[in-house]
Amino acid sequence: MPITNAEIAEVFDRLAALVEIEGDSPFKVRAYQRAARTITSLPVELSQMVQETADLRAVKGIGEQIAAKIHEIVTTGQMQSYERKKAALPEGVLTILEVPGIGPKTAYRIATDLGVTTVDELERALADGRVAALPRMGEKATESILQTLQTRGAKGKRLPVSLTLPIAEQVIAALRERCPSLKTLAPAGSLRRFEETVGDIDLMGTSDDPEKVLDAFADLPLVSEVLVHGPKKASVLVKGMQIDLRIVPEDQFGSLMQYFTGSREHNIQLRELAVRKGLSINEYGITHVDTGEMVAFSDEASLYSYLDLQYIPPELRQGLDEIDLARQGAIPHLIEEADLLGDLHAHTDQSDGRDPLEAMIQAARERGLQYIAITDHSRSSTIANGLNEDRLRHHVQHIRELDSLLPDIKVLAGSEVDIRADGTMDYSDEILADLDFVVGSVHSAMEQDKAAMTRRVVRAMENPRVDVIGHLTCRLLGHRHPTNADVEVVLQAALRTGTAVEINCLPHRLDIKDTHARRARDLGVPMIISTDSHKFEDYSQARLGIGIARRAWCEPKHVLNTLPLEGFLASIKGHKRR
DNA sequence: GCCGTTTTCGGCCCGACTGTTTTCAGTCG
Repeated sequence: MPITNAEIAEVFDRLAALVEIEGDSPFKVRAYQRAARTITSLPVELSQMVQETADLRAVKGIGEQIAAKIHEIVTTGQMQSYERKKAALPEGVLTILEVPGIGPKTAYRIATDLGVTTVDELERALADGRVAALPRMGEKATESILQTLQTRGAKGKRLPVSLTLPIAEQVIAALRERCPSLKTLAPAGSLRRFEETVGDIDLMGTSDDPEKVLDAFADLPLVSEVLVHGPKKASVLVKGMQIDLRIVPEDQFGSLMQYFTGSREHNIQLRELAVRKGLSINEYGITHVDTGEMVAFSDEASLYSYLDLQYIPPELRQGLDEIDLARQGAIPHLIEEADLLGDLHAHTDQSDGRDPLEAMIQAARERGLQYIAITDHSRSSTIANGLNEDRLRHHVQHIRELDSLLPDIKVLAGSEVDIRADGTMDYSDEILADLDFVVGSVHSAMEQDKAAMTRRVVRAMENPRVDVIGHLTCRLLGHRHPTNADVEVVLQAALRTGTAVEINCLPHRLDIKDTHARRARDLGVPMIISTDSHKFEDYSQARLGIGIARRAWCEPKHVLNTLPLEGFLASIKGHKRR
């Protein structure tokens, strides 16, 4: 099982911490941290690149030494320099470092001077005053760390973006009600970039009286704890989630928004670019270093324009090559929710959906969709009340009768058909041939090893009746790991067989994810954004799939269901070798 | 350790807040 990018990134992050504790050059620390962040957003697995002997140094932030370390960890499973450094430091340093409020310096002292190696021991050392006795530590500092530890645990939890959006919207509404002087108020940070999980919520606003707004914010009944409260920013806890609020005058809002939308790596690169132009960027504006004159920006587009850059949408601000491309005017016009003309994955009460067929169709019409596919589960999905052949035949007939009565929307009679453990489909080819649209999905035997799972999905794609693979990796955010399917091999097979790959919009799925979608886009694999609706409200989750597609640099042309009906049907029939 | 429409060497993003301090280190984003 090759090592994943996420695992390699983790090692570089920890290596950076070890180097920092050792007191080595802060720039070396930053280089490792930068490499870790870059690796996380890479669209290709490094193990794949090593296997193909691709030049890792083509990636920004990866030079000779880091490339060699990556090669080492991919081929041997270990990084000697990291293991050596880890062994040379007292046990537990890295564990203690995970605790919010404790940095490398403090972690080192706690591990060395106090011999603390676990979080439990740390709690005792905090409580009995041993930590407070260390230099530059005191009563208040230790109490604050202890409290965070007890209320939020050792590691900051990240929540799916779909769960944090409502919290953000609730806080915005509450603060607006209490603060009529508040003008703009909007989320920034990872939430605005549509990262799949969010660690904290950043809210940005404008007001002529920032301090009054911040006071009101800290006093909101929703707030369980105030973490920091200064004249320009405040941080609080709401439902266990940290929310930061910054307020500036209206004419500086563009700068504030840009600064706190990030990503961190994107901003660093942008500020480096500014430095080369004799400029300095902060959250209030752009300063000419020689004259000290500061220019303020009320909107982000004019800020990017001032740096001779095309506007970069938040979803693309990942610190990869977006700034270079913006300089060349090569930022594409990304797909938007309004571009979606159809939805190709929806369930009714015939299987595990809540609403009857009529309600699902009516809601789709109200959203202005031109076509939908009704795709209830197949017979093997007994838990999901899957349809046997008889029920399917009646269901299809019912769908076609309704469809014939509706001039303004096309309803395709389809099915979400189980891909069985051996890669065969859960209905016969004859039955599949009678359907207008077939989603092939894995719902069972998810623990298969890599070879078996990959072969299974590829075999399904080789079936000429399968139009799209649903939720390819089967992950459930926070609950189930992705299957062992080799995504690269599967995408290559999708290209070869002309099978589309779904971007599933269910909040806990978001499957395929952004980096996979980027790879599919680069390879030319057709994608379909589907909500997998189980009740009519679920159609609105399309915005989450759009977020993934935008982070993958998708334009409308990369997504089949942006095509009008005729074009869409021609496309899925034309793509597939039948 | 990385990188170059100033550079293959000499730079490397910017600020808020806190607590422990008499001027700032540490942490965070």
